Amino acid sequence: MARHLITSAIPYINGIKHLGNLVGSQLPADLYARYLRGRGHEVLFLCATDEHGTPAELAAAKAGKPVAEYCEEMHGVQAKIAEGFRLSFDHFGRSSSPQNHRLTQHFAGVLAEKGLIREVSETQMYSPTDGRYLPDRYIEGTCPNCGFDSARGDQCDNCTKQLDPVDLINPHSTISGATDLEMRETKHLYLRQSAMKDELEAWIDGKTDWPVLTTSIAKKWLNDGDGLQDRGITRDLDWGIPVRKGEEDWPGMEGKVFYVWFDAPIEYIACAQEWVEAGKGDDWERWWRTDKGAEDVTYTQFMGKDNVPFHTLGFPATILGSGEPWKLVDYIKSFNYLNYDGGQFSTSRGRGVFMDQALEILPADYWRWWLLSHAPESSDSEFTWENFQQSVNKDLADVLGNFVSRVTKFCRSKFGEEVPAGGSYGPQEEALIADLTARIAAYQGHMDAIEVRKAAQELRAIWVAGNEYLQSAAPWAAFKEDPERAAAIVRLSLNLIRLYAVLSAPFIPDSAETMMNAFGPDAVRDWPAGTAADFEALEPGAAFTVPENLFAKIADESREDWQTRFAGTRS
RNA sequence: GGGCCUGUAGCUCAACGGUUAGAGCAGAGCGCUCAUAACGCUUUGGUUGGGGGUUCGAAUCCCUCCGGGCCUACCA
Repeated sequence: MARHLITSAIPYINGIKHLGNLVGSQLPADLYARYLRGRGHEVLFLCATDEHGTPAELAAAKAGKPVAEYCEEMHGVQAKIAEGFRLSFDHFGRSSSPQNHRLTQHFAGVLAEKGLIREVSETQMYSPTDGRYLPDRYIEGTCPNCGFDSARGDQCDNCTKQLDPVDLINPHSTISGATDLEMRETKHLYLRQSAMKDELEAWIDGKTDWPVLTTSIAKKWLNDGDGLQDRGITRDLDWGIPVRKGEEDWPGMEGKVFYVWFDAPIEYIACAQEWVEAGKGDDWERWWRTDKGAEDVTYTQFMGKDNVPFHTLGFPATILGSGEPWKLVDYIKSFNYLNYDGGQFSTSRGRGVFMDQALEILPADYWRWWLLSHAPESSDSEFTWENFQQSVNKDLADVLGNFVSRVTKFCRSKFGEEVPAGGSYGPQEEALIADLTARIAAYQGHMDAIEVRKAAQELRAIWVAGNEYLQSAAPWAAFKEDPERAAAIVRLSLNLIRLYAVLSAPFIPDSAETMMNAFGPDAVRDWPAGTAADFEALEPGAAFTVPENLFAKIADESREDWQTRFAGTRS
């Protein structure tokens, strides 16, 4: 039994996430966590909401609420939806927690002691009307290069020229439209990532088993242009973690907060503290401190590709730079994007299917299965309603659901609702068992390697094997001549259902539970050991109940209806 | 501009430089009747985006052209 720490990229607080966000981090992380728990490992699976930054303040203002209140409310909403998707976090924390405040300030203090933080004076656009400094992207004006009138402060969307906000002609705030912008001198802290470049590069070069997507993004940032750049870790905002040097004030930094990307990853650690505080565990250090038991922890992170730089460079710079014995990530699984019907999912434009809407129209397992079996691992992938309908109907309803249905109903009509005792397994059964034992080993191999699509494919093949067996063994024919023979076939088939429930649980937890429950609360739930015993765990004579059909098929009318309903943007 | 990823059957995807490029779905034919008209078997379908090169051998390596996507550091 090993110990696994798993974190999913923490979703931003300003609204409900779409299916693309879900499949890129939380869902595969949950799959892996459930699988490892199923295999008997000790798992700590953490996630949280990422609550700081300008967009949170703006979203709160739009909702007409104080930002703290808004975040608390949205945290509740996101937690509820996560539960709806059966995301099995051991704790779902908040980056605004007191624990994260303390820890973030602690890291800043230690990094300063090590000489890894420098102060930089710079000028930034301030908007008196908005009462805030404006990030470059919140300033628009006319591009001095091409004349485009909606060029943003960082880059012109029309001619792609990199800009500085001061270059813009007639600049204005995109928040209020105010034009009375002024340059103000302000002082900020920079993390000296450049000083750690060699150490970071050596560390990443050692990770030869990481996905190409992860290492190529990391190396690009390490070696692009002048190499790894120092990064500002403070902002002039009200909402965030006040800049402090550990427990002490930081002269000159009054009224400033840490940049959200500095404190967000630290929440992974703080979240474990919250987990203890919430009474769900009693020792967070054995997961996070290598001097206190975490040296034998395997730490895996899940995220979309947009998050990779911060997890391969920024956060490790914080951890390594501190010189303290914190657990460093062992494996970073990153994902490409899921597109929606020919375009991108977009939170800001409300395009695509959002997590709350998805749960309103279908149970979580339908989404989990489709999303995971089509996870964008090697390249961006695409969601279409036709593909979704086809996959779900075929894989879940026809292959798995119908297998459970035909076996349990046949048994009920011929032997009653108990596991038939007669006969014994013969050559056909032995062949099936050999085949499945090999397939289960392959399935485990893919899950261990976090090859999500391949694992889904193998699991499906395991389901199919049941139908093939049933067809060739034909218990309905055997029953007429040799009821004992039919009894043995049905007994094995019922055992397959129990086995499928165990194997499928990481992908489709609710349906797996329904399958398992058919055999009562005492049915063996252990992960298969790879022996013949896996196929005779059900006692002859044990009672079972015929479950309701596991999956209803998606009708063409429903699909067309959803297609229309989700064609535009979310109101 | 720079960098990275990607292009394989109608669709979604596989394939350490090594037999005849494979699966699932969709299509066609047959079989079965336990089951949600479900299941099983067989089968059609590819000049691996185009062109050139390296090699005994290329989907795979190199060059070039074409298409798609992402990143480029103050949205997160």
